[in-house]
Amino acid sequence: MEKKSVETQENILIAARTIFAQKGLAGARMQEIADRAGINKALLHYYYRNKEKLFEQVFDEALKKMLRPLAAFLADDSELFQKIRNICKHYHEVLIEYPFIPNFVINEVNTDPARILKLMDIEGVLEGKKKTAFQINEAVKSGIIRPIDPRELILNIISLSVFPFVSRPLSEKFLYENEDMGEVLKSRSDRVADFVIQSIKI
Amino acid sequence: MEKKSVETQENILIAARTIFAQKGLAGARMQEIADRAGINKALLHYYYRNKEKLFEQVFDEALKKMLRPLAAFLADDSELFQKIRNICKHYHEVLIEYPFIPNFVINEVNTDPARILKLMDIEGVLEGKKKTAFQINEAVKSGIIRPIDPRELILNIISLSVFPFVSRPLSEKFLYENEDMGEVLKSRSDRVADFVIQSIKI
DNA sequence: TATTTTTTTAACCAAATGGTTAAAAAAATA
DNA sequence: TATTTTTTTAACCATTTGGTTAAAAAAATA
Repeated sequence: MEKKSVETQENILIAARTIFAQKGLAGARMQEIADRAGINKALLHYYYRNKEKLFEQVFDEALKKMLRPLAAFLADDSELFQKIRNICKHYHEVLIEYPFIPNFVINEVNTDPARILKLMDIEGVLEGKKKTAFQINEAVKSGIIRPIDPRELILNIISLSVFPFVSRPLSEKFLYENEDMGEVLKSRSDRVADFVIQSIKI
Repeated sequence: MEKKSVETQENILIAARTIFAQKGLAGARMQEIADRAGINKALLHYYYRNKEKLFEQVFDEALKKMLRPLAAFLADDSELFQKIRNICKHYHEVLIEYPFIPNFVINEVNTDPARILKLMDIEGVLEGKKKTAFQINEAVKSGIIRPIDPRELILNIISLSVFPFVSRPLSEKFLYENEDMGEVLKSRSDRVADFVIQSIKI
């Protein structure tokens, strides 16, 4: 008797991810999460004390999946263009698997920005960012790329990688009409990297 | 006796914009909106029947400020690079004045995507999009720009223009540490346009 | 089969919140 | 000043919702 228990807890987490992403912490209803997980409210509370704790677990788990490898990519010693490709690929891979992460972050960042910052610090993202910023400045100095503020370049890469997922419900209909945007996003990573590199290379 | 009345209603709308953007429709509290507007809850309900109606008004007003000129820029006959500059500038100008719009749209799009689509249709954005997509295809054919899917190019422009505002609370601290990101965003429009043009031009 | 764990049922509570109301007070207007 | 509109006060209601509880039932395990 443990197998069923684990399965139920996993069902709860899966349901919670969807509901929290769609409705945010305030908009999510425990009853709705329970329904989606195929259980009742009493059992939901049996496994997770309260909504905040459940949200925290879902949120922290998701964010770490994003941040941990990102820190690694930022900190490693690849050449700049390769690093850009790595980071684009990382964003796309994680967001295809966990498309709810950006909505989480955006909603939470208005509530408690310090918390995410702290996680970024713990996971080494801040450290990695400094290293990459330095690398970009060096590339500018040595004439490999056009002059650009490292922060701006990083922001552009993240914007191009993340925003399509954030805006997907709208973009899918506005831009891609009936087409399946999932396929577009799956193959987008390389095109984003090329777009960025094309823009900065000399 | 009308002057004070108008002023109060405007105070309510200003307060509502901030609160709705920060907390979304579900997370916003009428009491909090009343407090921020410097009035009490009874008066708030005296002017706006209920939360949904208030939200609708704030939301539709804001969205039209975004969509109406966008449709015009998309539909006009400027040469492609100039059009890209116009659109970047438009996004940045509106978002500097109404930075809450993207959060509105993102939250609402999960609730009722059809509604925004309808507004886009009414305001002529869909029509303008088609025209611009055609123009991009022509520019590719005549060798003015590298091959790119028009939808992808449009998505990239929007991503680069909008995402920094969406992610501002985080980016401000993660990337720009203590610096004022407001200044960065104010001057970003031209840099985004250059970034895009540099990437596609031959 | 006996035991333990998981799940359901169902009723219940407290707090938060959207919304109402009526009367008084304050402010603007004529 | 008389009248009308705006605003406050303050009490109140209904609903939603997060959360609890206790007992029974079902399922897994030993």
